[in-house]
Amino acid sequence: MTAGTAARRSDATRAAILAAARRRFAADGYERATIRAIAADADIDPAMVMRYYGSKERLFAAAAEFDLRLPDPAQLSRSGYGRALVRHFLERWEEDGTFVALLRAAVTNDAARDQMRDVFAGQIIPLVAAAAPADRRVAHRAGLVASQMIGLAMTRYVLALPPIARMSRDDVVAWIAPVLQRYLTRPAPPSTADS
Amino acid sequence: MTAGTAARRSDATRAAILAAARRRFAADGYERATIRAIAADADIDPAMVMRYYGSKERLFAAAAEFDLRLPDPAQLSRSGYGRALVRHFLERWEEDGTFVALLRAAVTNDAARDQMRDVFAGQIIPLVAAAAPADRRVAHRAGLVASQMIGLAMTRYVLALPPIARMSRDDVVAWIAPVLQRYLTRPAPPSTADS
DNA sequence: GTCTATAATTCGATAGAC
DNA sequence: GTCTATCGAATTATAGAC
Repeated sequence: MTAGTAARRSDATRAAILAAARRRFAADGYERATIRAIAADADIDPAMVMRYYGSKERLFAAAAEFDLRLPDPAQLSRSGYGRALVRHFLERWEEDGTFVALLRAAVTNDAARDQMRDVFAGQIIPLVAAAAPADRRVAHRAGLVASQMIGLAMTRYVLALPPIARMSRDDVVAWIAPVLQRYLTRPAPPSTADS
Repeated sequence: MTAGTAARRSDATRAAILAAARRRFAADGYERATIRAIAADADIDPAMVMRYYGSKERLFAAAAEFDLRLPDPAQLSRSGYGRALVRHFLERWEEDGTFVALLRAAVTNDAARDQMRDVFAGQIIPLVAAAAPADRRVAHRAGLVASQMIGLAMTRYVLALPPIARMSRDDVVAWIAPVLQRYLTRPAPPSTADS
């Protein structure tokens, strides 16, 4: 029983560290979120963080693992992609602080930036590929979707510009959904180059 | 003549420090850009930075002073706002690294975040007010414009997502301009609340 | 498993010689 | 005006007692 109890306690400690790390990384970014502060939040000794996660970098990697859990495009009506996507992003972001932590850290930390690129390549691009078939500009369209959604996250959570931070979810959806819809499905505008 | 020469030399040194500071703050963000590294870039002694600017915070404030130099809406055709704005942003951003420095620092530094809010309130909102008269949702519209443009800056310069970072200016303008145009002039979509 | 003590760096800032 | 030397604080990380 001793081993079982210890394992369970140790798991709870690990989880507490991870939750505190996510909050701190989300609030302060990578360099300003200190192991000491994270440990204090989790009400444990700083040395335990090192014992469990080895280094600050590996702790961050564990805390910032992020799955957008995007809906399957096959389940959505083609005309409703925009609305469904914006609503899903807002709900997923506000479910926990992981995405904001990742976004904030990605600005100054190379590993976090690479992780953001992975989220883009591994989750956004496949979704757009499924939603906008028979179009060779999938990467462009996905990048444009990302640009609007990352800008929304920045202005709503990180910079907290008052008009965007205070806007209701419904208003955000009503304004942004048509833009995503356009990026996903609209014929490419006249351009100097093909790609 | 001695005073004049000294003054000129001192001015050149100040300018060199400021240019190096902008590059470092843009590349590394506020905390990781050290005074020592900035001084090394400018090829002067770190102590001189302190002598000239007093503290790292005041150096940043000087380096991140930023004027978007937005065009006068009265000079533009109402249907061409979107195109003119996107093009102007791209040119102004790439003219020097000041905006990226400010954006990067604003994620972890409170003073920089406040400065970003000031740029929004003092430069974006007045422009939108002039471009979209007789509409009470000016702050909303300005916030939406900011969300798309900040997202563009993030994905193109900070995260450097390949499809956006590699896109030509003309393609960026062709894709983004209609979105800004929509945020500026389109009747507000049906919403739960008025404001 | 937990915590104390501390090593090893690195930073912003200061004092003072020249 | 310029630079050397250094302080004091804060950080990650480690070693080892209990």
